[in-house]
Amino acid sequence: MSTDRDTSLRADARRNRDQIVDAAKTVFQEQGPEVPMEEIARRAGVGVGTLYRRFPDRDSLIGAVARDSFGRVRDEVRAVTAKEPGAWETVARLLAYSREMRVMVQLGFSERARTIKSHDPFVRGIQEELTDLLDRLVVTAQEEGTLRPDIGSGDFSVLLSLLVRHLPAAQEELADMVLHRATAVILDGLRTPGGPLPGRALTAPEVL
Amino acid sequence: MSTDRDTSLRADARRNRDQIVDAAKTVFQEQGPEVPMEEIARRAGVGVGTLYRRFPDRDSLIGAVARDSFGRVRDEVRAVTAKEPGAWETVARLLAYSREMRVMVQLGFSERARTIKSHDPFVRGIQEELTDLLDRLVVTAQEEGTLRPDIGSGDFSVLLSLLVRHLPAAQEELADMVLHRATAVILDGLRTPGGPLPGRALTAPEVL
Amino acid sequence: MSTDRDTSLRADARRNRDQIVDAAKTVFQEQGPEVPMEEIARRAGVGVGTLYRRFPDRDSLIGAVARDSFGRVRDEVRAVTAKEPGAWETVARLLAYSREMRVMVQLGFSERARTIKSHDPFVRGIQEELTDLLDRLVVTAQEEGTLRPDIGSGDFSVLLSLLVRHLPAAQEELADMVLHRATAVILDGLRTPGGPLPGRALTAPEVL
Amino acid sequence: MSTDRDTSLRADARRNRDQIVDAAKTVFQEQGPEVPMEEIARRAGVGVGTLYRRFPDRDSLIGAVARDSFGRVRDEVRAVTAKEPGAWETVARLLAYSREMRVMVQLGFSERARTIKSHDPFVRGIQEELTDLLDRLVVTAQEEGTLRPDIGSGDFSVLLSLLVRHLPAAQEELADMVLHRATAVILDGLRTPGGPLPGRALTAPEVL
DNA sequence: AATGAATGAGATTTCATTCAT
DNA sequence: TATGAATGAAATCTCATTCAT
Repeated sequence: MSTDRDTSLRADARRNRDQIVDAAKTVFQEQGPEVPMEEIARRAGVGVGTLYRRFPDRDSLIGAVARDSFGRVRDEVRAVTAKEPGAWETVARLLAYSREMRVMVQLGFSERARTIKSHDPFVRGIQEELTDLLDRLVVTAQEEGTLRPDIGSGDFSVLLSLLVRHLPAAQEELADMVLHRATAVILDGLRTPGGPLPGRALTAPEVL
Repeated sequence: MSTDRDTSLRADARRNRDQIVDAAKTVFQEQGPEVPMEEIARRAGVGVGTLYRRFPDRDSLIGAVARDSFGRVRDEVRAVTAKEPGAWETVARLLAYSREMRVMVQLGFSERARTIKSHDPFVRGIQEELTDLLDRLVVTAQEEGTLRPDIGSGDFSVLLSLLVRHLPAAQEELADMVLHRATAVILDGLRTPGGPLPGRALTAPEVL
Repeated sequence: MSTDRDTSLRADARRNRDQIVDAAKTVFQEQGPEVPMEEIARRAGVGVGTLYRRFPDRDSLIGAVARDSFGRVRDEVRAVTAKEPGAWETVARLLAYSREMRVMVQLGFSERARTIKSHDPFVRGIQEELTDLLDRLVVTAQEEGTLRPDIGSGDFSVLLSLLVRHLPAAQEELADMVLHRATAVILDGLRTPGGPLPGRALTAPEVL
Repeated sequence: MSTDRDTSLRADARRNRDQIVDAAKTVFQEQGPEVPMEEIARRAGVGVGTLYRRFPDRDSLIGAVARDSFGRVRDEVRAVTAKEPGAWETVARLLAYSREMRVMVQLGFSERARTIKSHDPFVRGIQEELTDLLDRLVVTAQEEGTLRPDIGSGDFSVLLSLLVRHLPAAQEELADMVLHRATAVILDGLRTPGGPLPGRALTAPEVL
């Protein structure tokens, strides 16, 4: 199990806990981590008191969401690279379209969430593993010649993180097309060795 | 004059007003539009009372900032395309590195700011003009063969808006390199006709 | 049996009840009667649910503690005065050093507890008997010439109640010495007919 | 000026501040330092917001009350001992009947208030000076032969602190008589060299 | 006109009490 | 019956906005 769910909870309490984390993930993704706690509780279908029994304050809830999302992202990337070590496009699309990634990045916007994450050993551990996975992915893909040679895992991360944000779209129906097309352009930019990039290849730890 | 500054104000009142808008722009860019009003007032070096005399509520301040920033962006794009109608790279770099663009996009994150902007005729006017400028820019550049033919002004806007966001960078010194490299990759993706893009070319009004 | 323990309870339920009253006594003495119910339950080693099964609300728990403590104090004073009707010093030291007295007085600090006690017929009954015991003690001791003649059982109670409170002591080891010395000074003040006291002798019912 | 009032406040703000401290002093004395902030605000005739503008949290209000009360007590003791260095009875009565002392002692009941006071350099300074004043007072009085020789300034403090607490009194009219008589008995105990006291003379720093 | 003090509505958090397991 | 999870009312605290100086 990649997440820190406490399996010792009573069944109903456990269900509530999961609903709370899930609701929080949804609203964090939509509105960032400062949403009223009542809103989260309401969406989870519980009273505020219940929320506070599980998570003594907002920070601890943010931490739980971060651990859950990071864990899932790590698992997905692990699974793909285990099968095809150089499948950078698959990974890129996976992450660009992943709800869990969106939460991660959305949490990255708030100084508060960033602090919490950086103090959480579990999250840091996952981050390190992700860094390693991406490093290997980039190197392998460049050896295979599918990925331009002058970028590093850091550049790759940055470009992915861009796609994960709320993209503008006046009409809701277009949202997916907007995302898919932007993704495709960026993948094209990554594939072809274009004009020389300024500076030097960045590694993931330099940007995450 | 591109902005709606009231030239009938006394010189000192005018100075105050400008300081407030400037301070608001700065903190909006850093922390989004929900910063405490006192913080804005403090940074502007005035009392809250003065802020409220100029801007009866937060919405009106957000509106003023939006009008100011949009106006300046429009002016810059106008200036460049007047000289070289197909200079899409120049425009792209201009916007990617512009503080005013950053404010605009940061305001785009908040539902509240989006509503305000969409109800402001002045902003809508600028937006329409910007849309036209971008349309012409894209078409001209595609005729010149410097820009891939399968994108529209909407796709172009989306990709620019990505670059304008806070990019991740663990070390502050790297921030600029991160931005410049990401910009270069995206420009490469826009230049070369790569794999076929999914869907159809999007126009600016569809995404802004 | 001096207290109102329900002898019809099953053995384990009875043990629970006693543990709860004892835990409550301890924390009431330490922190007053507004401690969180969970804290009391935890110290008693039971769940809150069990606590509430025994005592439907906080008031009823306070009442039970009061009845228990008052009962024990009454029993002790009874025992001493039965043997030596004028042993005022013995009684004074007994009470000054008694945990049960401390609880009683601590409960006296809170308006809430005072109300509960004054509405509880059992406690009132004990109080009346205590009053009588003290009256007789004071009169006898004054006839024997060991207690100054110008004080009443009320003054006596007041001075005892002072000793029963948390005395200040920066170092914990000194706590006992602090208490013993203060007690001795007060007993000296009670023994010797010193300067004339202001007002008139007070009776116990006037102050309790 | 012995207290830390900020004389730079605007007149009305200053008046409000004083009213808040005064109201807090009153309710702290009556109910201890955990009274609802709204209650304090109401008694001071201001909104909660005003209270929080002056005192960002409860601790800071407790601190302000402590500084104010300690300062006044110190000033009074200073004044008396300056005129008559051995006037221990005057000082004792002064403190026993002083509202400021009552607040100080009431605050001493709460662990929280104790922590705050012990971290406040201003309060600590006053405490040290008070300690010195009492030391000298006790020594002088013992040289004059009016105070029993076997007590220290610590014992003296303890006995005074007892008098300062809420004394029991069923009828409110008797409260004063109760206090005056208890004070007189204790002063008698302090005057006459009675039976030998257990332990050794305690100094003020040992108990405060 | 500018200031910053006061207000009170809303958000966070705690805890007495009830109720499902 | 015992447990501890859920609830919601009450307390704490923040901040947008108004108003006295």
